[in-house]
Amino acid sequence: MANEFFQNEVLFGADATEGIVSVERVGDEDVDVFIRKPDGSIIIEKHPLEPVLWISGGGPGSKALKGDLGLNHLVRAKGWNEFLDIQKAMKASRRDYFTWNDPATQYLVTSGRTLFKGLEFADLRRLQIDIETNTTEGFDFPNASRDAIAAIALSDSSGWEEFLLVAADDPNSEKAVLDEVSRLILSRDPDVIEGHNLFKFDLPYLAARAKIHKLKLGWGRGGVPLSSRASRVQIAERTIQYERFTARGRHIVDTFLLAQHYDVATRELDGYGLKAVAAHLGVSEPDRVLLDGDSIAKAYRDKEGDFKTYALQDVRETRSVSAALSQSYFIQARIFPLNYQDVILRGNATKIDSLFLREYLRQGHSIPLPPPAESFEGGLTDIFETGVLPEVWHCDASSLYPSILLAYEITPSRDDLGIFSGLLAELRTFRLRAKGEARQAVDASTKSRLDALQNTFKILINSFYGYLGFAQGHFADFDAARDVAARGRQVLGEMVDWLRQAGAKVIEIDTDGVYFQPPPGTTPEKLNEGMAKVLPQGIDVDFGRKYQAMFSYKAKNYALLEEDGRVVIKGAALKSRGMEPFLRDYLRTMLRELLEGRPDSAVSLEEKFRRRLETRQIPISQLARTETLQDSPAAYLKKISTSSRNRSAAFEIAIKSTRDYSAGDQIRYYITGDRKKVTAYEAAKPLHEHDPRQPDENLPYYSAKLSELAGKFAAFFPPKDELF
DNA sequence: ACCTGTGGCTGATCAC
DNA sequence: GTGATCAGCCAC
Repeated sequence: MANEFFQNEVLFGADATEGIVSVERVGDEDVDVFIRKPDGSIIIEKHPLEPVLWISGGGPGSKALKGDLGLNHLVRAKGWNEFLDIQKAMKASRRDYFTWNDPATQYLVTSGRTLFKGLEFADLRRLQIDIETNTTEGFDFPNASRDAIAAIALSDSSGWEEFLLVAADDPNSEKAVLDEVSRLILSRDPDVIEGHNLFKFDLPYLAARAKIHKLKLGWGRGGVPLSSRASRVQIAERTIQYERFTARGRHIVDTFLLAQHYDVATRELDGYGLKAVAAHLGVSEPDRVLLDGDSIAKAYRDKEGDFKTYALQDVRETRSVSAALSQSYFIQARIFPLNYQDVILRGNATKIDSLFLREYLRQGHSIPLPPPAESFEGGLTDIFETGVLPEVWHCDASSLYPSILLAYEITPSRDDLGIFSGLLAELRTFRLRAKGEARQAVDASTKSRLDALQNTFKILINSFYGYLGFAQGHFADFDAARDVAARGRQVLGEMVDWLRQAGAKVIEIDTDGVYFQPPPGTTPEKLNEGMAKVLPQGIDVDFGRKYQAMFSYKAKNYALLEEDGRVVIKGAALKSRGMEPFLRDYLRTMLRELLEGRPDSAVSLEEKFRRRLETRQIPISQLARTETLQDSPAAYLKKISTSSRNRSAAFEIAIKSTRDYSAGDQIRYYITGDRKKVTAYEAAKPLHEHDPRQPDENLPYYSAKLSELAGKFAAFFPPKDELF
């Protein structure tokens, strides 16, 4: 790996110490820095912890900073308690200040160190864990106060595996297994503990079972017990509440959260379950054993080999999923002054902010307060043609916003030290170099490493524009964000104008890209050449893709028939996960018929689906909606009581359930009854309560939904008399 | 305690 | 019925 990637001090911090795997506060005045030596051993260095606070105006013990940005003095506390006292005093006097409440961040920012320098992802010791539970008959969900753990599977990145079965007839067995897990973690000594849905299921469950046995889960380095607190993480529009667990000197990584992060970028996952994610990433275990609730109970009773195989396959898949999804965070941990676990949980704009603050601190320069929030106009979106259109091309301005930032030298107005542009330009250079090296790489592991590197740079580059409009960013600048978006709209407008004068028919545009039908006899190269002449320097357009056909429906909603015959669907109106699966299925099939030029079969499709519905050939899971709770049920009830929102089916089910739901949880439900007009939140029933022997799904309701959906596309079908 | 942005479509509910 | 509003999901 080319080392020059890691030599930029603003990006990677000014201290090049290698091998740091974790930083933890110890006592009041120190941190333990866990360092992996080249021979694989771990040493612990003790370093003083002197947390810093930025304040405005001087005070006892404060040091003046250069420049005249708002927070112009620095206080350096002697230890954690003094730090907390100073914060309390600042709060009480209502003075402006800024700091981080995390000791690891404090140490890493002030020392210029970061984790994992000099290490490769393969050097990390990653341990996977998965618990299997056994739900008491007659109940729908396992309950930690009632149901014991059935088994625990463990594995690690060296290939080691262990399966611990809890004997159902021995009341001491579970306790012994929990003790054994703690002992194994201590002896395997992982840097990272990984699991799927660890935070929301395995760890709270383990903690609850341990409490029943009056046990401590000594999973931290040195056998320190796990600790936890309520927390939340924001992933795109979703807020996920979870119990945040911490193991001293280690990092806990939940592949369920990694999958959700991944899906924000790709929008390709149908669900976030381990099996679905592994299958999507192509890392499923061969001969996968699949067990549902009932067969788990049976396999457990029978002590069949299936149970062990199933659990071990779970941890192996967790290991593979994590290897596929966490490399970018591994690299980010070398950049940002955060523990690895926090790199995954924090948003990009916050992380970029930490780079600014680390460098301004190093140079002894004052920092601004975040500006008051303003709204601003974003990208240009429009649609000019609808319906099925053959022979469609696409072009987009590559990295439009970053290119605009660099081409027009747009920087946050208060960035006295010029960090923004320097970082951005450097990241782009690094990315191009990493991309080039990845292309030339011979062995697969080098290639995947360089790919992870260039992808990390890409993510960061794309976050710089967002940072300008991030109201909590110290260097945010709404005028700059406004300027970038306005220039983006102008570029897109110029692209459209030029394509039209060249004879193209423009179909749909969004932010940086155009779908269009080309004029006869041209090539992408010719178009590219012509367009380049009218666009500003530094803005490059990519005429990459051609499609056999496009179905243009509404802004941000369309379907494409690729040259290899695949159909790609975009937009919430055409493929929303909130839509009932059978309607998604209908749409997918119907769109293919339209795109492939068979509108008559598209028309008859509705009746086909209706027959299947009315003869109950569509399984209930295909009728059920899946919705994500954006609030906790308590927050929902509060909004209802102040009538600031309406009732909704998913929340009403969550409230009635015996299971505890929180924000970020998903609810699957279907509609019961026999009239097509029902109030959904009253007629909704959880999917798992459906009894196929007494089907109560509301067929008129679902039939009406099908008609309604099909009706929206009637305009794109040929008139009836043309069919016969 | 946590947080990148804006734009757009749809379904459900509710007040009128 | 109609329109306003909110929530949820998605494109970029």
